[in-house]
Amino acid sequence: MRPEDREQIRRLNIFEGMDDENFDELIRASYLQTFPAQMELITEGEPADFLHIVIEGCVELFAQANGRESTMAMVYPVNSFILAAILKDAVYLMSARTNKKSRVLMIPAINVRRIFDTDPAFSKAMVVELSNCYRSVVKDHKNIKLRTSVERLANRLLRYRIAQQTDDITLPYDKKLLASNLGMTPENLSRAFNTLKPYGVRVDGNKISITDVDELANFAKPTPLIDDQSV
Amino acid sequence: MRPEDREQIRRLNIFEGMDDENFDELIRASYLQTFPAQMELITEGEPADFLHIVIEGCVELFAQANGRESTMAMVYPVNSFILAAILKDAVYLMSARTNKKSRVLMIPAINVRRIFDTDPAFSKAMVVELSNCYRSVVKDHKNIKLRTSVERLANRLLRYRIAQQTDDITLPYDKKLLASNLGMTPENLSRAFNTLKPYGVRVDGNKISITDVDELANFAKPTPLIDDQSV
DNA sequence: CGACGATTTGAATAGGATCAATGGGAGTGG
DNA sequence: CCACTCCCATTGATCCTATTCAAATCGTCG
Repeated sequence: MRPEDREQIRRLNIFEGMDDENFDELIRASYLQTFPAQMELITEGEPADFLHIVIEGCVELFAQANGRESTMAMVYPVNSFILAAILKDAVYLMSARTNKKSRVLMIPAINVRRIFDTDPAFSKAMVVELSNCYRSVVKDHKNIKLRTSVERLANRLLRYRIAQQTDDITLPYDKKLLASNLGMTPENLSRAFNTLKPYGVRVDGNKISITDVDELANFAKPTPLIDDQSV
Repeated sequence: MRPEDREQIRRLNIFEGMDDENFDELIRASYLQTFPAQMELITEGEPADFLHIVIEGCVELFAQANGRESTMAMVYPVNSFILAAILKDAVYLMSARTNKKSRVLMIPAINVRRIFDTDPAFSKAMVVELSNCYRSVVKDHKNIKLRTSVERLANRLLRYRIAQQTDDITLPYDKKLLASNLGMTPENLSRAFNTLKPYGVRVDGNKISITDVDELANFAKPTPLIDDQSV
């Protein structure tokens, strides 16, 4: 790893407060690599050999069974994925592929576990990360068990509106992926957008305009216990 | 807490390897309480004040939104629930109620966090616990996104068959709860059982007999990445 | 330009939910 | 012990949601 990369990595929240020696040991056998879009990084069922941390770009977590496939989550900088598998020394439960060109830091699992046992600041950061991941899946799970697909879409649009601070939203990735992420087919997503038209949702490609937030929110009935990513 | 209770608790896996002093501090302000069935222990949205550990009995985690309610998980001895909320000092994302008469150990959140920072054996145990919880939700989420309701039921029956080591299964709780846990209505569960009849599933109240495992497994197509609780 | 994939729309179907009605135990009180 | 009640479970009918299959359109990229 190049020295300037090392410095950039060192400043990440996850490594804040770590002992320098421990950081060096952690990083020593690591790779910081740039992958093109649509590259499969890990495959479910395989043993967890590296902790992956997305530094730039965007990574899709997905799972397969019975010939079906579904997007489980999208990972943005600076977050890790599959931390639990690393800590438990178990197999991956999900696969991961880059959604766009991405820089990913890969730390050998064995180093992660050793430094986890050694460095309190690092283990604390890992636990916070793991807790966030846990709560994120729980929210996804609630979302899908308690709402219809149109409600999920409506709430997702409201989330994007907050994140992007504008009523004219740009979808962060293509509709096929969004559909899978929301637990529906692309065809159904298309129809869901139409269903939301009366509530003030205009669609033009990947540009969505919300013309009446109150109407939409009244329909969507968002709750922080599902929709706030920071809770 | 009574001395004999303290001894029983001390022997639990979660507290193994802990420093005695730390254990005492952890337990000092804790409660070991027996609750009747159907008692709501925590409510989603409220601040996480106690870590709960099920010692005996069974606790249901559930969530509500929009007037709907769904069972998220069942917690059996000896497991904790809502650990992530405690570690993050955040609000509960799920509610919990006893399903049957249960003994629950309640440790003040502040103690958990302090000893977590102090005692490596304890923090390690908490992280293993948290990792297990995470992977458990991921499996539930895959289950619901990748399978139909009949497939979920079939795989659940196969799981019970392994756990109970017999082809004559006893459902661990009533069908209404099972239905919600599997993400369907009671009516639909009833029909799902009928759908599985040709695959060798006989139903008599809460007794289920599997007369042809191969048939059922061939239909269910179980995978360890969803169905093995230990993976 | 031509090929390919993404998106949309239509039609038909399947999967599940809802509503209504009935049967069946378990528990309660007389 | 029996009648009564309540809730769980099942079944039928119907409705709604969502998927599947097919076809058309659109845009991008080589």
